[in-house]
Amino acid sequence: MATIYDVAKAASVSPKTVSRVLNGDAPVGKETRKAVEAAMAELGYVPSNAARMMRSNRSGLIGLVTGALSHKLEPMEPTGLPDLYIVQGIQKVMADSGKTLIIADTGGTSAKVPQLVRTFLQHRVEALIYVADYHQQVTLDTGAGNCPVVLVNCFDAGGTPAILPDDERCQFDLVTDLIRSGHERIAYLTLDPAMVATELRSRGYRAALQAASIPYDGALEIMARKNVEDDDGRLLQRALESVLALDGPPTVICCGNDEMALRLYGLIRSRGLRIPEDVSVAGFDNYRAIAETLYPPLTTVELPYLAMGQRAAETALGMINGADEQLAGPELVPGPVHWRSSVTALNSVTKLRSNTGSTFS
Amino acid sequence: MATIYDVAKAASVSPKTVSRVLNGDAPVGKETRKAVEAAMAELGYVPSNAARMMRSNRSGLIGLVTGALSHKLEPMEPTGLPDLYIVQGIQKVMADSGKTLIIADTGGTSAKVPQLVRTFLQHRVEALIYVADYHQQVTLDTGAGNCPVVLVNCFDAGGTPAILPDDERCQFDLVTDLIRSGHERIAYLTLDPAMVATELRSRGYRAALQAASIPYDGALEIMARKNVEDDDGRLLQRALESVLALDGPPTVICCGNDEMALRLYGLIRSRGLRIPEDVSVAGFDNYRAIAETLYPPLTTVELPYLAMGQRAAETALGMINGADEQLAGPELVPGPVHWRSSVTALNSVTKLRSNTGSTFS
DNA sequence: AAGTGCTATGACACCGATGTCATGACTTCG
DNA sequence: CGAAGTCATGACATCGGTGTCATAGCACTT
Repeated sequence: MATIYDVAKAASVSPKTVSRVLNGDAPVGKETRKAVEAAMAELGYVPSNAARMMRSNRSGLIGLVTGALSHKLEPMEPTGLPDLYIVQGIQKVMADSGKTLIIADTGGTSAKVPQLVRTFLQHRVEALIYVADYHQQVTLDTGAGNCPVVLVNCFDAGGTPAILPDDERCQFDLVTDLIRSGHERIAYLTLDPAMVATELRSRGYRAALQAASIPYDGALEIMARKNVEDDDGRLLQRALESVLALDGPPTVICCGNDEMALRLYGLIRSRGLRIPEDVSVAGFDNYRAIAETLYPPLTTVELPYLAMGQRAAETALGMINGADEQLAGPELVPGPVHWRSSVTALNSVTKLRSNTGSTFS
Repeated sequence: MATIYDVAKAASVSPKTVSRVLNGDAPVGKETRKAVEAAMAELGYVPSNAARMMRSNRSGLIGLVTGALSHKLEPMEPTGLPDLYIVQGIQKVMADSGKTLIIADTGGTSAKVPQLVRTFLQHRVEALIYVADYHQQVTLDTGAGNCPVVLVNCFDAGGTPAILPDDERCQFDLVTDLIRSGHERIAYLTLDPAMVATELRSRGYRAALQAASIPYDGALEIMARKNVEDDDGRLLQRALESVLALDGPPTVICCGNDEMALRLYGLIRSRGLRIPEDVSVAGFDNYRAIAETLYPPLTTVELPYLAMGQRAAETALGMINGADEQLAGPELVPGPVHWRSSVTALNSVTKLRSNTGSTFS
């Protein structure tokens, strides 16, 4: 590959002058510039980042560690593709800022992380971003030294900057919207409470009820999916039966995620009930392949993965530039409710709702 | 960040000796080695890849250009996540071979490609891999010079090495399996024929019929989805009505993808028909969030995206090492049929089938 | 005319590793 | 015992750019 010396020779100038043409950091004569540019084109010259980096100490690289790529290979695929969307958001911001992303996959084994981080440090990444596949606590053994680190979709005990989805707020907003449409008996079939998100969403659910002065009924909140065992939906079926058998059965059923809602559609219909006339259904995740394809389309909440990725990238860039506004600890990002026809309004406030700022689609 | 000189000073040896400890390319005294290792640990020393590269001319980087990350942002999400799986496969092989992946996203605009390639060349990637989001022809304006290029899920007119899914073979295998289970009236609701894959799959469909000496009936093969307009499934509905109204209605309906199958389930049931007792359904893509979640689970074909990624990575590595077995042009990769209960057997050959090598799940 | 300021350019050192060659200490062999 | 060979180590140049400083040419001031 051609070097700056080759170009210099071809254009009969000094290498430094070529450098000046490249970077435009000092005036260059018109004729000279033209000659240099011609030589560069002729030789197909592309400057070497490695050589540049040696002086500037700026690699232009951002390291991204994730399980996003590998974990989907495994049978269980509980939620949508959070980490992928996060990576999207990061990529977008980085591309705009001229940085290049280098990514490594943990392959599901967090034991690999130190090794990957080491590789990144060899490449002198300017920042490190760690993306988890679901909302969780981590203990990251980075050994990253003074390299800025940002956690996404996870947090640690050490107050490392972290970008998290506001699960509580999302569920709160969804339930609040349901209440505004006239629902009061609101069932909530949850995911495995071992997950951080489940706990947070439950809080949101209860907070929304409380804010509307609706009494909390424990019989309406049931775990309907466990991570450990392959329950084949039996838990879900029992949960559905249980809430429908109540004295005051729910007018709307919230699901822990859209996949559960997809299953619930089948179960509800096989009991001869109509959606949403007899019972409304709401999901979680806005897993569009499901939410938009189902009939009727599913009301659901979107976790702001894309926005989280963007915030993470911005945070990382800020840390690189030594911004003062360094956040120590988690930042919560809220997401929009997608109101679709799987939920019926029990009153005529629907029009009111459309001014609340929620996203309709 | 500490340099090799810092380590040398701390260990009271020459930089070259530290280098020898790092690379083990020459004998080093036991005591000396210990001292150097202590100094490296003490200073948290990590060698700089950039400096290394300047001498060796090996960056250890592989450039990956894709629209995988961005295109999912757009409303239309016709198929599953092919490019993502491909990226997975590539990442896996590259990680095992010690290379690091650097990725860039076209953001849907192929006009950006030259710019991205240039960035990669600056980083002196050892190979370039271009991944398309669906099976298509491309005209890649790489300007990559003598840097090895591998295309995945796409091909060009110039005979660049390309890894492609064997759409024809997949559809052939699926239909052949249907025929083995006793089906003869096999409808095929296709995607937009503007797509390369649609044409290839149609060929597979017809070839399978022909191989079994079943006459081809044009009325059974209907386009049921167009890319351009948001058809809301009206095309699909009409297509369904059309085939069901035939004199010899189909016993099984193949869909262009699993999403179409998901819609078809709803349409079929709203006509009071049962799946698979009254009519069987088969999909395409093995989009598991749908195929495994639907009731009954969907028989479908899987395009071998993961394997394609792996093959692409292997091909690229081979080209780097100057292997002779350089493939000029496309390599087709077949994928497995997933047999599930959305298709009923019309004869008792089912047991026979389980020995054919298809994948059951 | 001498001094000041600006433009355009080149010489040279340096960034952090590693390849080449040289050197000193020690072992082994004829 | 001296020659030859091995082991352990260091001096120095080099990779491809860029920062620093010097310099030459020219316009403009006073």
